[in-house]
Amino acid sequence: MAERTSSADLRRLILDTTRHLLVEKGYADLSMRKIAKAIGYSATSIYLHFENKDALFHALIEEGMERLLAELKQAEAAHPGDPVARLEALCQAYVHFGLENPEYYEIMLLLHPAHMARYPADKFRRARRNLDVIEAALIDGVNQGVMQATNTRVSTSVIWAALHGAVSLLNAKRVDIRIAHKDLIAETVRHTLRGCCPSLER
Amino acid sequence: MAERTSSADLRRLILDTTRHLLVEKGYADLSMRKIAKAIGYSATSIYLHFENKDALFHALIEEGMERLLAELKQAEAAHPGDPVARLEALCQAYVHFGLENPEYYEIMLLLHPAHMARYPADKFRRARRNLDVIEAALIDGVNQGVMQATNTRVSTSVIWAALHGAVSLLNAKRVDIRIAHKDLIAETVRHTLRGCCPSLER
DNA sequence: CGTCGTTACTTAACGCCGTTAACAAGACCA
DNA sequence: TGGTCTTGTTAACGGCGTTAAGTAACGACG
Repeated sequence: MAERTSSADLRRLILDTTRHLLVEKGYADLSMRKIAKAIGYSATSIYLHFENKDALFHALIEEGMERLLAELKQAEAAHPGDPVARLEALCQAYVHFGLENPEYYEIMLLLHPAHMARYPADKFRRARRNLDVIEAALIDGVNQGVMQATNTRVSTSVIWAALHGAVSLLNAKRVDIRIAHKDLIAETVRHTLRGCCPSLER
Repeated sequence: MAERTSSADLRRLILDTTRHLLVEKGYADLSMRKIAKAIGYSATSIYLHFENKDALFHALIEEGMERLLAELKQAEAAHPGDPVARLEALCQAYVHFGLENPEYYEIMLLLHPAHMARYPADKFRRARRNLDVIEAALIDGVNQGVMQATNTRVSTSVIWAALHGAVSLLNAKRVDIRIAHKDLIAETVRHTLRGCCPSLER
């Protein structure tokens, strides 16, 4: 069992090491050569497992999307009956993920479109499953008459945009330092819910 | 009068050329050497006018902030009496600026924090003046009883985050292609207003 | 046993990058 | 006239992503 690192193991090692370096040193500091040095191989070895640097990051993005989806599903499962409470939990889960995994979040959502050119379309579609969870809550809410939306697809993206804006501004430290993170988050969620639930009085 | 390009002129030429290259080729394609080639000087000449690449971009950021502020001020002046209409116009102006100047917007708000480390604090403060225009509308609205906000500073950032999220997702082409830009924008503005103006029925 | 192809990995190199050091030519001024 | 400041240059450093070429170990097969 305790054989030498096999091919698949090395791929796994590259991914794990890259993720750790990403969290510790940040995206800007990451290079193929540094990853290679960290795992004790030459830089060109990485190219045996990933077509190029973008492909390596795409694999990490996919993992990040899966993690996010898992957290959203968990929030969803906690409020099966109440779409408003569910939407609120989803908003909290999204923001929480973004703030707790800033480096993950950066490559997942801030990586420049130029790096995404080679990103396969089917993975883009899988990433959209995260939004489906939010839209499902919206649809439930509309059907139960507690939410209003002329187009749930559009409203879902609007909600996503609001959450993404808050996360990315906070992570980039662009928000007025006199504002506590939790206040901005709480108010963002409140705004978001108020935007969908006309009857809400909070 | 038609002398050789003076020192200040070359600085201006560098800034203008960089801005044009930025719009034409994008941020990722930009290098000191390419800028130098475009203006017909050696790369090291740029360092006579800007401490480094970041400083050059900081100067562009400042110009962009001034342009954005001018557009916001214009929207503000168009609705002196009605804070709700003013806030709506401000939201539209912000989004419009972001979508019409994607490369400007990128360096202004998407440039990685690492590049901003040397960004002087006073310029950060000047950048915040853009938000002051929004907050002024909020304060007016609250005073007139047509808006509600427990903390206008927090609410201002929440609004900003929602607008920024929409702009950056649209510019990054991350929004579902079946959603028209103008629909997302309209719904974002509507959500934003509904979040602040409890009496609004639209 | 020997050879052959495959796999896993290396070193060397290419052409970029931001940035610095060293130097040259003209302007200005004592 | 001579010295210094300004404005520009070329050459170089170390780093980057990536590719080309080579090597060493290994399993299969005659």
